[in-house]
Amino acid sequence: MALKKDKLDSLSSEAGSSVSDVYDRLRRKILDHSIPPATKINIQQISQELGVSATPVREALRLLQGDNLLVATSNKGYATTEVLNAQGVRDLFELRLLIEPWAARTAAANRLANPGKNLAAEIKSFDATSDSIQHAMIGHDSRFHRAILLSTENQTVIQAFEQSHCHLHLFRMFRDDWDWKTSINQHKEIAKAIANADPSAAEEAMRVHLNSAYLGFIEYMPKLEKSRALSKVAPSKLIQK
Amino acid sequence: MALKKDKLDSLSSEAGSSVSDVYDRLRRKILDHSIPPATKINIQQISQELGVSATPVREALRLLQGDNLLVATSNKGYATTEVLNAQGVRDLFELRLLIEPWAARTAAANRLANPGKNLAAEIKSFDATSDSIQHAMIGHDSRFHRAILLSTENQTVIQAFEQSHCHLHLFRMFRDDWDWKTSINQHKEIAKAIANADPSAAEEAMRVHLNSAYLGFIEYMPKLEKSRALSKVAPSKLIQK
DNA sequence: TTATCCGAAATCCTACATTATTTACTAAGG
DNA sequence: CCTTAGTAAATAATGTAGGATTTCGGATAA
Repeated sequence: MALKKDKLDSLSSEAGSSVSDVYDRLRRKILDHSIPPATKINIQQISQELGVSATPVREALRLLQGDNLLVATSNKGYATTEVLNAQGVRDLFELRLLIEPWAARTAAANRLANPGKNLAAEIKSFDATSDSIQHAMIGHDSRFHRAILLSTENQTVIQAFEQSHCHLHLFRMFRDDWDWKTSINQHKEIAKAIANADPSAAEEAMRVHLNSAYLGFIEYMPKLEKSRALSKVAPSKLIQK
Repeated sequence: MALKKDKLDSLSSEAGSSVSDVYDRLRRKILDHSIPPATKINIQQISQELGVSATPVREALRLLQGDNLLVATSNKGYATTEVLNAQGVRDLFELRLLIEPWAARTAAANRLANPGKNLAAEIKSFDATSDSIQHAMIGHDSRFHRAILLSTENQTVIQAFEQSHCHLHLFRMFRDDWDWKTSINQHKEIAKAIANADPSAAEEAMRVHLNSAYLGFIEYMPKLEKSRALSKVAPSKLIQK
């Protein structure tokens, strides 16, 4: 079904400790959208839920802060990051355009351990599942792009890119009317070029895919911005139940 | 003298707290090489030095772990990261080649807030100081490359790149016989292209500079590798005073 | 409505207890 | 005699509990 077990690299050197336990749980809940953006984290609530004291929870929160998954404010605690604004989306896609076309090229140039087969399998497994397109698409897109990135085996680039949490942020603004069919077709193009060991075609297909996705995102950003601005301006003025 | 105050963005939203205090201090000490690579961090020693209890120290260490400046091992504590091996240097320069030529191009394309003047000033101020070339060169190189990156104003790319701590790692293997004259000349080339608002020339000059630096580094990597391997293989067999 | 004050709640830090690891010392074996 | 294994003391990391300080929310009064 999935390409990878997606173990969320749980700080392998310290599994079993309270801190890594809390860390793994929270990280997973943030990344799978169980905890919405801009949500305050209550320390003692978590410590009760997981049956540990406050200190290991606080350490886990600091780790997540370092991972750019939480923001801390002095004497106010922690909260999940906010939804990206237009500039943030722009910045993020600029980063993607720097990294991912190169990753696709590198993957295609890798004849020995070419990931083409895996990518095709990932696409096929997605085509099969038809219920809950929304959720399935999110998982598929993450795994597809991640697999290409990982195949480069450049740990430095992988880390630098993943700390942007690109899919987390983008899918926070995912709408139901997203044109996922186009995305899948572009994924097929990319996978084909990689399987054919055609670096230039793979790089170009990825670039086209990212440009297309970016345009799709900014298309409905204005509406998003407007609704956000409303909740920002003088929040004390608003009656919020 | 310097381009920037280099405040080491000290988590502005929580200045003054014990945690951010410890964090800033340690971060600075790591980045300026006061604490060597692969050095164990003693929690209670730090807590005594800074006059705080262990808990805030541990939180600061978790932050540094999230920043990729420390590695944690269960029930063994924290240590600064190790010196890069050949593969690490290769991966790092690959990342630099993805980001920095683009950054130079973007800087050159910026006619309104063109950083060329600042870059020239940075180079000039370096030329003036002649004592302790080694240390001065480290500072200059960091500031020069950082200024170009910051001028892109893409916070996502900036964060992704800076978490690689490229200059920290590279200058950990800096040798006295480094050809800093060539570097300075290349910096002048880059600065000129940016000041002239010539994006293609700036991008190309940066690429040349990085390629040249990479070759310089791998030139003496073999020796480094050898001495490292010696201390790695069966350490218990070695007489270490 | 706006401002001020008080109580509740949450964060942050200290102090201490527990558990794991490292080190030093001793004794047995090659 | 040197090496190795075993054991005990110390050292250090990890987790718990509680108290001080700050923030948040609502009520009262202007």
